Amino acid sequence: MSETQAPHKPDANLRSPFPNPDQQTAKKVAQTVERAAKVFADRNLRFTKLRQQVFEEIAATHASIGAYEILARLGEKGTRVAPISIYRAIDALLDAGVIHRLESKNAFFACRRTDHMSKGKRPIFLSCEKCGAVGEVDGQHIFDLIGEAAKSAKFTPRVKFVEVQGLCPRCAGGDS
Amino acid sequence: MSETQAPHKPDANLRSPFPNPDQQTAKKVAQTVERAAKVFADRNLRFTKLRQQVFEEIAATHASIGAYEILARLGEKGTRVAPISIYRAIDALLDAGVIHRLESKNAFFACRRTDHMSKGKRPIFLSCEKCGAVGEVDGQHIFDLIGEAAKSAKFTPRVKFVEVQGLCPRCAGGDS
DNA sequence: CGCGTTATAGTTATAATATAACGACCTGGC
DNA sequence: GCCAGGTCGTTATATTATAACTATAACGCG
Repeated sequence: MSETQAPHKPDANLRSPFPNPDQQTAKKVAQTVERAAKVFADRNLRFTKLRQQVFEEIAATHASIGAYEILARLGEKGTRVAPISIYRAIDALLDAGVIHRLESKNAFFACRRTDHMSKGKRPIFLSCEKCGAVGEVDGQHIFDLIGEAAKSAKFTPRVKFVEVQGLCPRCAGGDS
Repeated sequence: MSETQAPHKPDANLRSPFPNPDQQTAKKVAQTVERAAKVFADRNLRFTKLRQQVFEEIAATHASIGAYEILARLGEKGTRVAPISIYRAIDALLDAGVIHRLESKNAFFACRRTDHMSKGKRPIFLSCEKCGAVGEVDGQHIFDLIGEAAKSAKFTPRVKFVEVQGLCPRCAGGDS
């Protein structure tokens, strides 16, 4: 398991966690969907139509989105499914690591990074209180410290959450 | 794994975040309630009967407890209130800092520490997946690092959550 | 192909968590 | 007394999530 491949081209992991919203074009979404499809293929999982539809709705925004909002948006497009179906798709997408769950908002957002998808190792989530945008930054050293803090209390950590609410660069800058 | 048994005076902040359940006696709860009452008094807030009852239910367990579980337990004791009343009491207790909210479980637990109650500064929460017990450990340096990580992404942090799920000392040790 | 096995999705119903809106009452100060 | 603010009751509803069961799709295999 070596990451010997050191990419120099400006890929998704080098971009700002808070890109401009106008980057959120249909084309961008399609690219994100393709990457998700590849993750599913690589893991021998089925990227079914429903899962793709749900993922597309999540990927179509940088904000986090709730399950029932996904339900509503799919409904507007003619795909009417039950809540449980949305949740099942969400579970599959979470398992595959192509979306994350924002615990503090009971909502989901697309992972736009290609690293830190491994289990037991999660990035820090930054959630904008104004526009809802969610970004990720690496926090491996922080998670390591959290693990140490837990162990100092004789606690055996398994899953860790770090979520930050505040203002994203755009919302903090031009206050309207 | 012999923890040198702390023989000296058991101050609340020096005790393990995961004390024995048998410490959770009515007397202990009463002491915790008194401390909460003092916090309310110091801040010129009203520690009403309902707030006290809700707090007692939360303080009566080391596990986190949901709003509707509180509702049910109060109901068994003859106090029948609407969900909204529970939530209003919870809000007051959260504001006062005598309980915390566990985001990853939509549940609440009593704060047993006298420090780190200040706003914008929160401890790390350790939640046992087996018995539900929740402990707190100081994580100021970790929160500082999280703040730095956020700022490195041009993000202005306001509220931070760090929650760990895993096994508490008792559940990790004697698997029953 | 037909069959068994498993994963996925549909359907219905309900559980669990949380808040809105409005009125009553209580408490402190004038 | 009367107002102001905070608290609580009451009713209704919004939001998030899952249980239980049925039906269908996908896949491997003889």
